[in-house]
Amino acid sequence: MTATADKLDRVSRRQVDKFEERRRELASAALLTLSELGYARTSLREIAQNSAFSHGVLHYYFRDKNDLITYCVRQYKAQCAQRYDQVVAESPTADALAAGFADAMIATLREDGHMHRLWYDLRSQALFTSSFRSDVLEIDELLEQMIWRVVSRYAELAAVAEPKSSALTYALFDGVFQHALLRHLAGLDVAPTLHSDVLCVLGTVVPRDTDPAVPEQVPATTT
Amino acid sequence: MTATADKLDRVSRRQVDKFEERRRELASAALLTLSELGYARTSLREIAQNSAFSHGVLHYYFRDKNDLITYCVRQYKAQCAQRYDQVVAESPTADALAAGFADAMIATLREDGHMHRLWYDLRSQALFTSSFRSDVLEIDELLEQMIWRVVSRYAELAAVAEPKSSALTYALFDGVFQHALLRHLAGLDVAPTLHSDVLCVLGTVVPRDTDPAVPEQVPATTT
DNA sequence: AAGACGTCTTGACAGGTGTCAAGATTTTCT
DNA sequence: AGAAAATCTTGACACCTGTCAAGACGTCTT
Repeated sequence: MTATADKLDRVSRRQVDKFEERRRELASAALLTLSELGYARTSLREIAQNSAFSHGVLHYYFRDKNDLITYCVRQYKAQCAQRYDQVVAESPTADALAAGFADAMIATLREDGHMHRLWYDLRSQALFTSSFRSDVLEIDELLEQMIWRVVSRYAELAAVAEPKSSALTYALFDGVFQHALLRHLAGLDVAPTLHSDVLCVLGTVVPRDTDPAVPEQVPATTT
Repeated sequence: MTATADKLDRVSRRQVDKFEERRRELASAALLTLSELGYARTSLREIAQNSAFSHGVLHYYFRDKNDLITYCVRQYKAQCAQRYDQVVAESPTADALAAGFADAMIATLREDGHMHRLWYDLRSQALFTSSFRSDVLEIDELLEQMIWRVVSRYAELAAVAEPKSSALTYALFDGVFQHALLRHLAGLDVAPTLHSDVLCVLGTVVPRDTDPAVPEQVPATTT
């Protein structure tokens, strides 16, 4: 009986894989549509139109619209929290890390601005719909850890004690990025401001008072 | 002819006043519904049901749904930017201002959390719908000025030079508040954290290095 | 008092939505 | 190859949406 069991297992495993693969494919199409139209204006038919299938197939792979969107959020989670790790790994000095971090944020703004506005949209939905909250809080935690990896490595390179709480640090950078994203999408050139803002926040979040050569704070254009 | 003109003017003025008054009334009902359901789930019929009128009247006072929501956003704007001015006026010392500011933020979280989640929702919509952007950016500017009044007054009381840019300062506090709001609505008790976070950010945004009596909050624990 | 005007309700419309079931099509297994 | 199962399409359903027009109601002017 083990032979039959193995075969059945192989078969069902393969089917599950294919099933999961198509789920991912459809979720990708859904994420594309959502990031283009926003949560409020995205319908299942529109999602299907951005895929290779017709609208009925969505209910073959997902129970609900809620099920689909929750799956999308989780898929988004898996891909979004690994953006700055390369910068962390490749920066030899604290200053290089700071500059690389600021540049990476600007690149995120330009290249993944649409995905990030979707993230902010979904996080706003979580303020109303409790069913989204746990997933959103999970993603928030991942992003928080991602920022923390940057900041704590920065403190390590600068040979300074670790900074404030991880949650507060994340909230600060998140506020700065969100501010920049809105103005970027409005057509403004926010790259220089965002760059200096990131350096400034980084400088205050982990103060480098142990270095006697640095007299003042990071120079920022004062209005 | 001036008599008739005056009378007509009086009459039309009164009618305009009544017209505007009802618009405000309906916009209030709409704001209530929006803050309860969120932008994506709010319909005109639901708005009317939260008012004393039927759904048809909305198109008597507003051209569009967009027109209504834009009017709502502007009405929200008028009321939201005057919250912390009392704290600014009544705080004699820098420390009192800081504590009052933190307390006021907690009070805002508790009492006006629903309105603020609507604000974040609408600001997210502005990331997708360009027609909302100008109004949202205007409100953002008002809130920025509100925060700036607090922070610059704090610097004045502490006899320290003015801090970083107004825009960056606002982005930081906004990030902190948004972070707290999500967790507050998720059922967590964020009041102590928010309080200490606000003090911490205030302390780093306007550094009080001239005062030798105040110890720094940064612990020297090395991991 | 009577008509004019502002205000509000009702009911309909065209279109869009999520959902589902029946069947066509493709893939897989024996 | 033929049966069985998985997959996909089509079309329908009930409901909801924004919008508008026709008319009812009330208020004010003359």
